[in-house]
Amino acid sequence: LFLKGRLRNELSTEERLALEGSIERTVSVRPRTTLVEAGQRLERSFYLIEGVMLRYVESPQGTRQLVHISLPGDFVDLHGYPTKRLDHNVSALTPCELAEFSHGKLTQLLSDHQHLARAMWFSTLLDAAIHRAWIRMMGHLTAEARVAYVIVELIERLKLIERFDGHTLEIPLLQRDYADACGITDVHTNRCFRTLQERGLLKVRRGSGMVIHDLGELQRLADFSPEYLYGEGALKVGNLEDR
Amino acid sequence: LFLKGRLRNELSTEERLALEGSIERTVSVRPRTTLVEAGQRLERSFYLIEGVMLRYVESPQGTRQLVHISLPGDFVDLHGYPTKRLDHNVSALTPCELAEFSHGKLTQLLSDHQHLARAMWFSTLLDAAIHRAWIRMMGHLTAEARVAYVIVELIERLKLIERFDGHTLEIPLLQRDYADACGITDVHTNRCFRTLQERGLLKVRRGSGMVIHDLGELQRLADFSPEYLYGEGALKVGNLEDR
DNA sequence: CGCTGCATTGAAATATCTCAATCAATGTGG
DNA sequence: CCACATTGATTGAGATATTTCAATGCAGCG
Repeated sequence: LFLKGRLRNELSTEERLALEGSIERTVSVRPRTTLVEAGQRLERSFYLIEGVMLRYVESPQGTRQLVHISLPGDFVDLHGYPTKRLDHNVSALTPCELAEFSHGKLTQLLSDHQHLARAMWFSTLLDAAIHRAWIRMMGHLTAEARVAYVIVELIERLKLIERFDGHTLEIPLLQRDYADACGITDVHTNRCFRTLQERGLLKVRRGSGMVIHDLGELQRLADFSPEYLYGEGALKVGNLEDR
Repeated sequence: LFLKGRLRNELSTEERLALEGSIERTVSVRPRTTLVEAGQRLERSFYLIEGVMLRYVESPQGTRQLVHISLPGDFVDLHGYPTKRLDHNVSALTPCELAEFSHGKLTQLLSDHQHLARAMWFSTLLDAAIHRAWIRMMGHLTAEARVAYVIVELIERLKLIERFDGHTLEIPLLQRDYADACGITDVHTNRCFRTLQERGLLKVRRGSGMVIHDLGELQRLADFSPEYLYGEGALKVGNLEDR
């Protein structure tokens, strides 16, 4: 029983069993390895059980723009379920474990379990809300604030799946990854980290990860308010049946 | 019978009737008037029948970041269906007509018509794809290319609902609106329009709208490829039932 | 040891912003 | 029909943020 994250709290035991029963197999992906490429024809979709994945668009000249950072509990390529292809790549940042669902089985599953279908729909709505927050961050924030933004969003999402210990962000993103997320240069990203450290907001650790010293100030700097991640019952599928 | 746009082609007559039968009432909104405010509690959702709406986040200091431009055939606030509130504002650019659905009726409707439920899900997936394209545009493109991007995206989406005549973009967005979409200053937006005109790519008309002279070059400049809007059967809900 | 990958720094080049002024069209009240 | 206000577009010049290019440092690793 290894479904965690977003869906976990909203599903009945029966639904959970049905979902797990529809898993084709589990897949492991090594760090910095691509799982799905843009344009590729898709017949299956993957649910991220463990690890962190990067979703990004790559330009012909090799520059990347991250569009999402997937954490455990996310479906990483549900967009390909109806469209049969993705507009972006999905690759592993850390060692990842995923559950594979063939689209055929998914169709069966979702037509037998409406509530589950809703839950998956709503989880894609949350993805869209996160996308909108990124649009705002790229349009509105300075480079330094963007870096802070990515950090605090990750922390907030880690809290939701109970994987933040209150001090350290363990995700081994490179400065280049932050740069590709924020739409800035890796050189400039480096300077941003320096100023963030000089202000005493965080401390980058050798190896990977960082220690967060002042999350509140990081959030203020990034103009971040976490409501959009939960809202009044975001993902609370029950909201619908209630009335 | 006035449902047009995205959903139209994918629905059976019966579904269309059911959908139309669930409409609470239709609502008219005057230009530059707000329909839904961020944070407000929502009990209904709106489908845009006619007109153009702007969805944007507003910062305390009054600056705006557009996150989406809604065209006829879009649900403008489906995100509020499960979450009961929106993370952004929705307001009319032009005179708009909308169909109002109470969430209660929607729940009934979608549980009676699974196929319809899928269609709505997939339409939100397309929104997310458009969001991702914006993220890329803001992270990767110069100011001039961003302006071109917004223009060509609108044109491509207008083509999908058969509202582009091949030459003129009639949508009365102000330069300030383009600026708020692209995350740049209105002053700079003005300079971008000038250079776009000097290159002979388009001609801004007094009053509103513009004449497009070289759509291909605008697309190249904006690094725009329209596949993500349709893909192999994007929105073709039938894809699922087929196999 | 000598790579290799990543982080760090410096200095000049460029894109974009800010502020302030002007212009052109439109609408309004007298 | 004129005077005037308002709104949006346009221009200029200096300030600032970010990029670019090139070099250096620093660690882990075969």
